[in-house]
Amino acid sequence: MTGKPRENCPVMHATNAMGDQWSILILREFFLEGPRRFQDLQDVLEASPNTLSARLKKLEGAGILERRQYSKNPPRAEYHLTEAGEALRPVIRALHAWGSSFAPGG
Amino acid sequence: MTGKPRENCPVMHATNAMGDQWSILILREFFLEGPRRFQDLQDVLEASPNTLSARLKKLEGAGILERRQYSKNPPRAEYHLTEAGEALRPVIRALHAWGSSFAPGG
DNA sequence: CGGTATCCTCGATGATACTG
DNA sequence: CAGTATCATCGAGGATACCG
Repeated sequence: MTGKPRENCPVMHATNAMGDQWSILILREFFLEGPRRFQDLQDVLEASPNTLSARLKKLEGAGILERRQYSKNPPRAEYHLTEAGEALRPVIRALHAWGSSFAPGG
Repeated sequence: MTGKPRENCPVMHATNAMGDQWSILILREFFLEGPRRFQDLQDVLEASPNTLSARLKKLEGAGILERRQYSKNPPRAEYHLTEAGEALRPVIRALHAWGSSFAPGG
């Protein structure tokens, strides 16, 4: 106790899970394209593999993404939005709407 | 050109402006409480003054907050949401809803 | 009160090479 | 293809002192 006044705020749970530069952009790909593979994300986002790996693991740990492995050789894995992940759609939509209205030159 | 495939995405404008741990939490205070002073934010968020100062300047530079100085001695300044800032309310609301539904133990 | 100045630490990210 | 390993950089953030 005697911690930060808003330490149990629901908004903070969200920022803890996605409060970095990449997570939101990663999630955007899932909402646009559906289940994605590692290479898909790397191609479109141009994040280095270790960075991408770290973000995916964190999102997986937060229960937002789920990794499914379909074969080991050749390796094939897909990441899917969980129920909690799907529930983030309104967040992305709201961010997109805001970015469209108030972008530089928008 | 030949940059990142989604470099002009509206979502990225949003993450560039608020893609850190504090910005969202700062904005939350404005939606909850209205115009805020430096000390108000420091008390409730418990961010160090230099960090808070940096975040406020960045949000101001992004056109989300506006600083109004009412007196110089004693100093009194207030930060207000701009129109672009007010337009972020749906984002915070969506994050809050998500955090409430999918919080650990929620 | 509303910050700025310093110094410090750590995580986020990038570049590159490598592996099963 | 789907990552891991390694090394380096840079900004975010914290602690503290200080200033007008």
